[in-house]
Amino acid sequence: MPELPEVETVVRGLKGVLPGRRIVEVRLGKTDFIEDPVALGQHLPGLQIASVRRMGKFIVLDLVGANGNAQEFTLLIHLGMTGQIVTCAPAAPIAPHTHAFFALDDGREMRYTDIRRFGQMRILTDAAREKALGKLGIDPLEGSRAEFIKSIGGRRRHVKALLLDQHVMRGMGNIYTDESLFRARIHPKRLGSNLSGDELQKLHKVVQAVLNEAIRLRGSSISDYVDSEGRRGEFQLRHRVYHREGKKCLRCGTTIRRAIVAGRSSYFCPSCQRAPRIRSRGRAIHKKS
DNA sequence: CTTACGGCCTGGGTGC
DNA sequence: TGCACCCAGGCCGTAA
Repeated sequence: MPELPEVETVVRGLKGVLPGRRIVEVRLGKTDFIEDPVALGQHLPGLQIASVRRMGKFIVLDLVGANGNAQEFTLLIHLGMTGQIVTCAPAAPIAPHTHAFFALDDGREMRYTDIRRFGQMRILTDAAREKALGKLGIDPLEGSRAEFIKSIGGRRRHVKALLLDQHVMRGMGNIYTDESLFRARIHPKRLGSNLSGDELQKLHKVVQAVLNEAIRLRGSSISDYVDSEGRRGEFQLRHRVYHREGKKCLRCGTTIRRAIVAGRSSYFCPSCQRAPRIRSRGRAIHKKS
C-alpha cells in the first residue's frame, strides 16, 4: 500500500525521467478512477512536465504549455491501494490492469496500473489545485516539532486516528502509523490530548526516523507495490508489529495483537504499548441494572 | 463545533 | 472445482 515512503520513492524515480518531457499522446482504458477523463485527454497532449513533486500521498505533476502558452495545469495522481506508475519503452509488455498510457516526446511511455482502481487521477487548474491540496495537514518530515505537537497533542481523538487523518498529517498510512506507535511505545487508542510532552516528542522523533528509514529502503512491498522502475522495497523486512498478529514481540516476547482502531486493523504489543485505562468519553458510565 | 462510525467502491486471497 | 466472505484507503453521510 503506497504511503509516504512509497510515494516518495516513486516520485524520486520519476524526477529522473519526467521533467522537461512533453506529453504527446494519452490513451485510456477504464476511466472510472479519473475525475474527468475527457478533460484529461483534451488538455494533456502538448503540455510539458515542468516538475514532479509529492504532497502527502499525492504525486503532483506541474504542467506548462510548450509553445509560450501560459496555461498551466496540474496532474494529480493518488495511488490508492494498488496503483503503480512506471516508465518504460512503448513496446514493453503491458501489465494487467494498466489503464492509462502517456506517450512522451523522448519515445518513452509512462503507464498507470491499478488492480483495484482505488487510486485517483485529476487534471486541475492552478486555482483548483490550491483548493485540493490546501486542506492537507502538515508533512511529518518537513513540519517542525512544535507543529507536530500542536496537531496531535491538542486533540481528543485516538492518536492512531490523528496520525492517519490526511487533514492533520499528510502521508501516514496504516503501516507507518502502527510501526511508529510501537517504536514510541504508545497504544493506538491513547487520546492525543492525554499524551505527555515526552511522549509527543518521542512520537515526533520516531515518526521521522521510521519514514526516513523506509525511504532509504525504498518503501514496503507487502503485496504488489513497486517503484517507477518496477523494483520492490525492503522496509517490510523491518516491520515489528504490522501484520504480525499472534507472533512474539521482538522487544519483549509478548504476543502481538490486532484490534480495530480508527476503523483500521491495528497491530500492537499489549505490553510495550499500554492501553489507556479509561475506555472512552463516558456519557452513561453508571448504568443502573 | 468536534468526533465516531458504517457504507461504498474493487478484486485478489483465503477458507470451506 | 466453486463461491461467499474479508479486507484495504479515502471519502461521505449521519448521529451524538
